Amino acid sequence: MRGKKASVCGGRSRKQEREIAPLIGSWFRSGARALPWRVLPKVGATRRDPYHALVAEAMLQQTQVSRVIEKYAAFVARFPTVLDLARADEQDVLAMWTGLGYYRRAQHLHAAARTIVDDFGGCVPSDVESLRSLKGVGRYTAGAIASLAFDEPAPIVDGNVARVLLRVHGKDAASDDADIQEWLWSTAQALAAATDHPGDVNEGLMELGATICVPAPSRPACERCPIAVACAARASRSQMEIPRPKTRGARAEVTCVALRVTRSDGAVLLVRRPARGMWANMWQVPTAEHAGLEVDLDASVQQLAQSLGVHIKRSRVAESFEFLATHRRMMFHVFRATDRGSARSVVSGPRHTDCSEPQSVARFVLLEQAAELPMSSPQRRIVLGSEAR
DNA sequence: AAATCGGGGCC
DNA sequence: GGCCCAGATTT
Repeated sequence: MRGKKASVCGGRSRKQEREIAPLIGSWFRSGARALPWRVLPKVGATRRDPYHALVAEAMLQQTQVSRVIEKYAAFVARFPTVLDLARADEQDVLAMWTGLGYYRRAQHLHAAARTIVDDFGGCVPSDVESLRSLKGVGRYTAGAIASLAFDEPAPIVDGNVARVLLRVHGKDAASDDADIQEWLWSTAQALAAATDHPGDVNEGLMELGATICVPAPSRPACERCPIAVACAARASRSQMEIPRPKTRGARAEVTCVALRVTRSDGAVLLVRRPARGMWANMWQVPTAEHAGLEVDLDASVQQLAQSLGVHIKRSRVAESFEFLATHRRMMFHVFRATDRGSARSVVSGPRHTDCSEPQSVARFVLLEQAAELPMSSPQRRIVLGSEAR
């Protein structure tokens, strides 16, 4: 049953894909945004540098273009070639990722660079299968690099493409549905096969989704859309209902008790998080995490101080703020203390705290050096102040 | 199939 | 206050 349905839809969509592919391609060439990763490597080049495409695609996963713009140029300047990235220290790669979130992407990109150097002679592969063998490169990213950097007729489906295609075909569905996903990929495949310029069509699809066919509750600018004539959602005025919103679970509530210990020279006591889980391998002030919001802050900070060898006479919350992530709501309560030598035992040698503690080794770090360490956004705020980025 | 993994912008 | 974003990997 599903096979028959798929073949019927596939036949119909291929015809429509032949109609809209050239419209999207020429629309994209006629005036797309000038984004840093769209700059061609040299005069006369027609395709982008594959390494730059790899970096950009890794950064752009689940991340808005405006946020990547702030980080992309500095990352490429720090690691100009795939060899530079392969040879870099992971802490430096992570540090350049600070603020972007999903930090595992940075570790995967780093590993991918090493694979490219070790197994592919330092050249980013052009075929989807080889690309997918790289860490952090899935179906979308492989298709994006193959098509955008090498003009291979490979399909891509991201949030933008899914929204555009579902609207054009008037499909009132949630884009994370498994059957819909397969339909999207086969439609995107037909689109890439229906043109001599798959790179422009694919990037045009995303550009369309990002600038014209925007998600609700924003209103799509159908009057400026190059494929409005072929759009079923526009015909039935159902743009705002497509795609159906995804269902998300409630955020887990977490209380974080952070202790910022300052030495007389201004250095701050930092610990590194474990290699697994959230903010893996990143630095922070000693912080205790508790499930829920009803936590005895005083008891928590006293225990934290004791585990560090820091004596606190009287504890008082210096600052509290909320940090929201997709699936967590974290309340940070920051305590401050001044070290008068009692924590020196912490400095003299690595000291491992209990396994249940969210951190391992503690050491004092001058603020100037701390600014170079990989830190999560809330911890960067605690260590460097809310102005620091 | 569901959970995990950030963070900010927008309405 | 909810939803989204140039997704991939693990369980």
